Order: sequence, then C-alpha cells, then structure tokens
Amino acid sequence: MLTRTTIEQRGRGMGRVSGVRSVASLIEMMGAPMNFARNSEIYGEGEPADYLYQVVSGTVRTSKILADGRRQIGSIYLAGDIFGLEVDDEHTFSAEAITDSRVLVIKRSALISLAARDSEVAHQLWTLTGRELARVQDHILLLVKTAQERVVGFLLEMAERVPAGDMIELPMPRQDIADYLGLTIETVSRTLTMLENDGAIALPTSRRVMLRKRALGRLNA
Amino acid sequence: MLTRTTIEQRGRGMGRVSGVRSVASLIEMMGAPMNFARNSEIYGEGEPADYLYQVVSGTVRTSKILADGRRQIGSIYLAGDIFGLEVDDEHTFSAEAITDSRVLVIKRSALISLAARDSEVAHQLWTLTGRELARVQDHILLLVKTAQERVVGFLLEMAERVPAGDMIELPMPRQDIADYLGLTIETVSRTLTMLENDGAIALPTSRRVMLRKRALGRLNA
DNA sequence: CGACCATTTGATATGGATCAAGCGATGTGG
DNA sequence: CCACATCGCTTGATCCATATCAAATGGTCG
Repeated sequence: MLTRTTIEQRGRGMGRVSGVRSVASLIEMMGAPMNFARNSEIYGEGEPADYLYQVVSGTVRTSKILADGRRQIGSIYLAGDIFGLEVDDEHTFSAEAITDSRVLVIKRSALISLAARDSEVAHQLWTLTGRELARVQDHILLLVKTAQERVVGFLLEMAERVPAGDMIELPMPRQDIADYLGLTIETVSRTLTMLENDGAIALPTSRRVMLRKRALGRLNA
Repeated sequence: MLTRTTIEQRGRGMGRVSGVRSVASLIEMMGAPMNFARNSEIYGEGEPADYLYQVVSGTVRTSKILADGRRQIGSIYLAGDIFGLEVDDEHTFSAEAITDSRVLVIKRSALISLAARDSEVAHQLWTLTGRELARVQDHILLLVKTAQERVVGFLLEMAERVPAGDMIELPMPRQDIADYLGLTIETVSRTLTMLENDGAIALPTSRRVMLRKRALGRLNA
C-alpha cells in the first residue's frame, strides 16, 4: 500500500497543467502507481471517495455484500478503465483486485477543483459517470434474462472489452462471473458446458474461451 | 404534443439568465409544459436526446423491450424528478407516462452550452447523472433478491419517495411494478397478499398500501 | 345492468438453487 | 520425483421459488 504522502506529492501542481484535459491522460501523467494483490481491497463500501483509479494491468471488481451473505458484483474493470469516481463523497460499493493488479491513483478533489475552472474537465467527469450509468443499465438488462442469456451476454461483453479476436481469456474465476450475473457457480459452469456442447463456444481450458459469435448472437435473445 | 417551435421560444435567452444555477430551477423558470396521456410515449429508445424533462404531476417510467417481448422498466419518476438527461446524444431507454402526466421540457443543448460557461451548472448536470447512477445501482441490488424482498424493497422505496406517512398510494398498476422488479404480475399480487396476511401491510384497495415499517424492515433482508 | 380491465387466486410446470460427490490442475513436503 | 493436499471447476440428484396457464373476482364506466 502506497502512503498518502506519495500520492499527494504526485498529485500536486495539477493547477499548472495546461492543455491536457482528458481525465485519462491526467491520471496517466500524474497518477501514483499502486499494486494490489489478488482479492485485496482497494477501497471499502462507505469509505470517503478521495481518489480516482485507472487500471493499468489486472482486473478489478466492485461489489457489495447483501444481508444474507451473498455478494453482488456491480462492475468489472479491465486495463485502461477508470473506476472509483463518485459524485457523492462516499464509495457506494467496495472495490477489490480480482487478479494481481496495478492501478494509477489520483486525488478526486484535485480533479473536481480543476473541473470548476476547466469546463472541458468538467465535461469529462460527467461523461465518465454517464458511461458508468450506461454500463449499469446494460447490467440490469442482463440480470432479468435466463441463465443462458446472461452467460452469453457476459461472454460477448468480455469479447468486446478485452482486445482480442474470438479467443478470449476470462479475467476472473467462476465465482466472480456468478456473482456478476446473479447466478451460482454451478449454473455458470453447466451453462458453459452446454454452450460448448451446442458448438457455440470451445473451452480449451476453464479460463480460455473460443467464441463462435455467429452462434452466440443467435442465443443472445 | 407541443410543437418544437413553442419549446424553442421558451428555451431562448437562457444565456441572459444570471444567478440561477440549479437545473431544477432553470427548468421551472423556462421549461415548456407538456401533457401526456396515460401510456403515451414521451420519447423513444434511440431517439435524439434533445430535451430534458421534469415531472410536474403524474408518474413516468423508462423502459426497454427485450428480444422475447418482455419489458424491463429502468426507472420510475415522480413529481419533482428530472429525467431524460443523457450524456450521449441518444436516449437509451424509452419514456412513457404511467398515469396522465404533466412535465416541463427544456432544451438539453441550452443546458450543455450553459454548463460550458457556468461551472455550477456543469456540476449540477454531473450530480443529476450521479444520482441516476446511484438509483440504478440500488435497482440492481433489488433484482438479485427474492420476490418478497423485491416487493418489500419497492414499497419502502416508494414510501421514501412519495411524501406521505405510512399510507401510500401506488402510482402504477401491478404490471408496471412487475416489470420494474423483474417479476410477473401474479407473483407481485401473491406477494402482496402474503405480506398482508403476515400483517406487514394492509391493502384497503389495490392501489393503497398501509405500511407497517417495523415489520417490513425485518423482511427486507 | 353489463362489458371491460385490473387484480387475485388456483393448479401445475420448470429453471435454477442447493446439496453432494468427483475430477483435474497446481503446488508442497518428504 | 512422487504422494498428497488444496483449490477451482464440473457433474449429478433433488428441491423449491417463481413462471405459466387458467379461471374467478372485483371495480369502473357506459
């Protein structure tokens, strides 16, 4: 865990930055790198949302534990994705590294005060939140479908997001897929074997999936 | 349906407005009133998102039809709520009036250009999108629970949002509740009668619900 | 009163959860 | 280098919550 001091040092002086207005490039220029081991917490639910994060490598999830102990995964972030941005001052979900991950961290207050002066930055913050909203809305649509449709939807989403061809490497174990889709690991597993039997995918290893998009598209009601 | 001309006329001159920076009050001052009959469309999925809306009276839903014909309701808007704000240029859901409704309409482009000059307005737009995000995230948590928990969650949400005591008037028929919760009307109906039998609610009419919050809270895992 | 629509109630079917066991890869200690 | 423990995944058997199909009831408006 990086110390607060280090982050402040790197975050300092943002007011002087000029001509750079993409939040992503601000993070890339001034973010402090931090490493998180598999399953370690990046921030907790209810904690003050003091930082904004960008995934450099690895995979991150946000999640919430329900009263009955079940866990719901809200979002999944892959390399390049920005997460942890809140409009309120508190994180509404917690965030954990799914695999060993490297992220860049930048102070939220610095961005917000920059946004007050620079309308381009303000627009970017808005856009980031809007993208998040769009993803969550898509997620809702997934959650009301059948198990097969959820799994197919998940695979197609991953195929879009990991820059690869038809062979994708799942960035997470079955349990995380299940908690993202609101299913059990057994159902996820069975559904994948079913898809394999139907020739819609191939599973050379449990983490590698060969997608036959034509067939999947047909199953993706 | 109000003509475009009328809306443009009222929307004109926003640049001259000064000292008023809440989006809600901008809409109230300059919005054009429109009326929509029960079940009529306010805007369609995929249409350009040229306007922003505020409910004056009535109830509005946003929805999407899934490939199999089922309908998912994304959000519900009551008097005072702002809806239709998009970061992209297109509406991702359609919006319909659940009951006869009156809404105020304002041009999105006017707000966006105002936001470019006025950081307070920019911050407001961001906040509105952030609130929407928070609601959708809560909605996701509802959708992975049992039928009883979903219905209880819905009732408690309504109790918070309609300014009333323990007796609330449901602003929508069973079918809309079902489509919001990802259930069938039969399950919603049965669950309500069950809650009544358990003494957690009373149902003097199908639209009026007397909430015994103590009991409901206990059921709301 | 009668027609229509929303809601409730009933009977049955089924998709996914649960409980349980087996399997295959990875890693560790002897 | 092999035996064994561990962990993630798959497969199997059964159960149960909710969907589906069907009919009855109730409330509203002409």
